[in-house]
Amino acid sequence: MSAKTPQPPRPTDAELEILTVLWARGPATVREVHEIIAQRKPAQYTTVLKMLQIMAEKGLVRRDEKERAHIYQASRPREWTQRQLAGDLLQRAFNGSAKSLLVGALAARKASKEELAELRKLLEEYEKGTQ
Amino acid sequence: MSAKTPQPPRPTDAELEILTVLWARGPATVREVHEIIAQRKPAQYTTVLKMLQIMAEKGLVRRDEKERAHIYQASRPREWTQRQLAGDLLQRAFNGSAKSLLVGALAARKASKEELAELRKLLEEYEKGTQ
DNA sequence: CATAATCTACGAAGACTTTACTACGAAGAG
DNA sequence: CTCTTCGTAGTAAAGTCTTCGTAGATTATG
Repeated sequence: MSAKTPQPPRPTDAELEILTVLWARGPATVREVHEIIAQRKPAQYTTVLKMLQIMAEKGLVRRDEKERAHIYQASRPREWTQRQLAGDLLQRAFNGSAKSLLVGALAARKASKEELAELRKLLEEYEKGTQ
Repeated sequence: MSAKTPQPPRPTDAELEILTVLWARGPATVREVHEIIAQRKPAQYTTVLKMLQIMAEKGLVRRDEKERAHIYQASRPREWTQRQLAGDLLQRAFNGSAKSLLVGALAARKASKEELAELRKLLEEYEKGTQ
């Protein structure tokens, strides 16, 4: 009965940038998204509009057309998409090894003591949850 | 003095697939790469050839033309590229948070008890190394 | 009301990705 | 030596990604 949204595809670079804005801001108009994007890089209003239209077609965002200025929101929560991306890279580049992925991440960006503590705690929690 | 190879770009999906073969096999001819790729999916010989030519232009692989059948090898070790990819995703999708990345990876593919132990061990080693 | 501002839709250019066909030279087999 | 096999190079088609210009409708403003 419930017509589930089909699995949206892996977002591209530009799409991910826009999703990031939507996750941070919540539902937003093209104008709002554009204002934030434009702070970081030159981009025309219609470019953002077009991206959002395409993303709506792909199912990456949903849009509410009740108002004249349509309101867009990410169709999946940040965590869901992050899981997809992590799983995808894990399989494509790390042969499924979470350890290798973590090695890569730590090598790419040195972690602080606090972050390491967080990571350890995360593993603890996770073990509790699965056993 | 040393004319360093410029930083090669992030490999695409198809490129990563070929790099994976080269990392596993070491230097190889087009034919050897093709034989392995063709086991997993239908692909013409010249397709693999073309990919390798393009990858050589981009600096992702180096080629030795001394023999008639050129020999290709990854220009960067697997770990180096993994670090790039992990760092790239970390920044693009996880706002630099290694913790979030690990959460995503663990959610995407449940880790076994053994793997969790490995991860913990990795963090220990890493802390020793940095303090 | 007339004009300006705001919005969506459409179209399309240019770059990149992936795939495969064709051409042609070099090496190997009978 | 002739014919087949193996190899590279070049060309290009089809698809995707990213960007932006133009058009036309709707709303706000003087």
